[in-house]
Amino acid sequence: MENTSLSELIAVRRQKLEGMRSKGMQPYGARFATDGVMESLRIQFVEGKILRAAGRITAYRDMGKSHFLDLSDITGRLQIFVHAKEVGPEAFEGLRLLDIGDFIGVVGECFTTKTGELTLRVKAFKVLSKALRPLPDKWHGVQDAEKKYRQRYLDLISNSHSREVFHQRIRIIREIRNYLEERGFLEVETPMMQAIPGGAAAEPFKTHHNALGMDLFLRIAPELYLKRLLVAGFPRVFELNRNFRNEGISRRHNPEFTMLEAYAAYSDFEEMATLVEGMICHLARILTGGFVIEHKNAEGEVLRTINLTPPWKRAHYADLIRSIQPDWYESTSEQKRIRCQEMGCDVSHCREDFELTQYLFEKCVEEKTLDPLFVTHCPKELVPLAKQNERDDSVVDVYELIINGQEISPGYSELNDPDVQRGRLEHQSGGETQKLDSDFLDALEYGMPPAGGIGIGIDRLVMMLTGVESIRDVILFPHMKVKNEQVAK
RNA sequence: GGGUUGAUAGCUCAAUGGUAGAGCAGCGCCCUUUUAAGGCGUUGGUUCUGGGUUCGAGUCCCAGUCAACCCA
Repeated sequence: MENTSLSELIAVRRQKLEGMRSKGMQPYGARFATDGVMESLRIQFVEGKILRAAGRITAYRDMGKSHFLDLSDITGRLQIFVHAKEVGPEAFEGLRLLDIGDFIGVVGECFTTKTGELTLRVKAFKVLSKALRPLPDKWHGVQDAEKKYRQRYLDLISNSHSREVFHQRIRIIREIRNYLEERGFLEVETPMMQAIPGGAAAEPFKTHHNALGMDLFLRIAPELYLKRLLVAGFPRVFELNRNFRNEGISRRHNPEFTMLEAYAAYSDFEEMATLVEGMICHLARILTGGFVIEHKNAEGEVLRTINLTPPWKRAHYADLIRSIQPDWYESTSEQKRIRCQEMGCDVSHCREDFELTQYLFEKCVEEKTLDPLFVTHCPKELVPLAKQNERDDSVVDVYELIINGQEISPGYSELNDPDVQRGRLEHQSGGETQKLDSDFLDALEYGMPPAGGIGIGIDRLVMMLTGVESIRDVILFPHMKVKNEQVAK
């Protein structure tokens, strides 16, 4: 059973719908030529000019014989003015059938009100779509987090901050593509459904292909296919699209998330670090005009300030550890363990020294790093699939970019020795040959050029650049549990 | 997976264990430059679901659903 109050509101709107039909006003109109979206109409605005506009009514101010309405779309808002003298008595009567939420198209003359508001004096209007359900509160918008995510359209209609964040996300993604394409990277699309999900260590989603009678997995990373393209002769290649990981959901995790992976032949992790630095600085400039990002709370108070001004700091992993604990590497395992416990880390399950060191790193370096820091020369145990450093085989040629206490992007000098790669993947698969992508290993045996590779989690990058605290606020439709009562409505 | 908090009108929010209210939206009337328009009047409720305690539950207890936050 539906709520009586809501059904009454809907019934009133349905009566208006019938009223429109009996007056010969088609409530669900067809094509309506406009002179552009709201943002563009404001640019075209010239006193006395006739413009055509279409949008949703988001405010209605009835003054008796003159009515002021706001028409909105995702780009902005424009006020229209309807007066009986301009549209005639019959059409003016038809105004009574309009509600906040309806889409209308108007033809009107540009004028500025005495309060300075750009306005169209309506000569004629047409109903384009009657809204049967009432919109959220015009002032507060949708506040309930659950409703915002489940009914994102209501959030976007009523909350300007959400619109702004998603505009920024769109801009970020467009600029990443521009930035990479200008530097010779070709965008490709590789399989999202894979027989052997490789390229990362994560639990995949499983699905089934009926005609082939085989299980498939949603990809956890595009890496192994992009490397095949290096074998194929692509000098620079990238993919910017969805990955899927069958793991927990949190403020920082959505089961499907957007990942950038880019590979450059004949390059290495140091050059890739420079590329990423340049790219993120470019994005910051596009979004803010500068390199300083302020994260604010709901009250508008600045929570933290991130300074992205280049050049970014680069430091060896071991040097960072020594800067915290100068004699760390000289101390015994037991001493390390005690120091970690003193800092409040639960290290009971740690067996190896490098795990204890990593705890110290996360607690004292990563969590405390606000401005960008490239951590290089990580211990090989942490990144078993990376290329070892030529001079020091205890570390690998990898960077880990940290901003705002989080890993934003890893970069690699990619391993292109087919025998070493085969050995490591075989070790990783634990002898289960069905988990081994042998075609990828064959491809490497045909020869893959040395290459630099990067990955960037786009959702977290957008969070960092826009200052929102939850991944759900940068994904239009974040994953939510199904609510049974919704099905009935 | 564990802990904490929350769910009340279409929306935003109130309500000592004692008649569920306000603002906005809606409806009616007034108003020819308003912009959170204004004025007068008015409708609207399975208080998330299911149990329990009580003379009496939105409020207390138990279980569940969904969500947010913290931890793993």
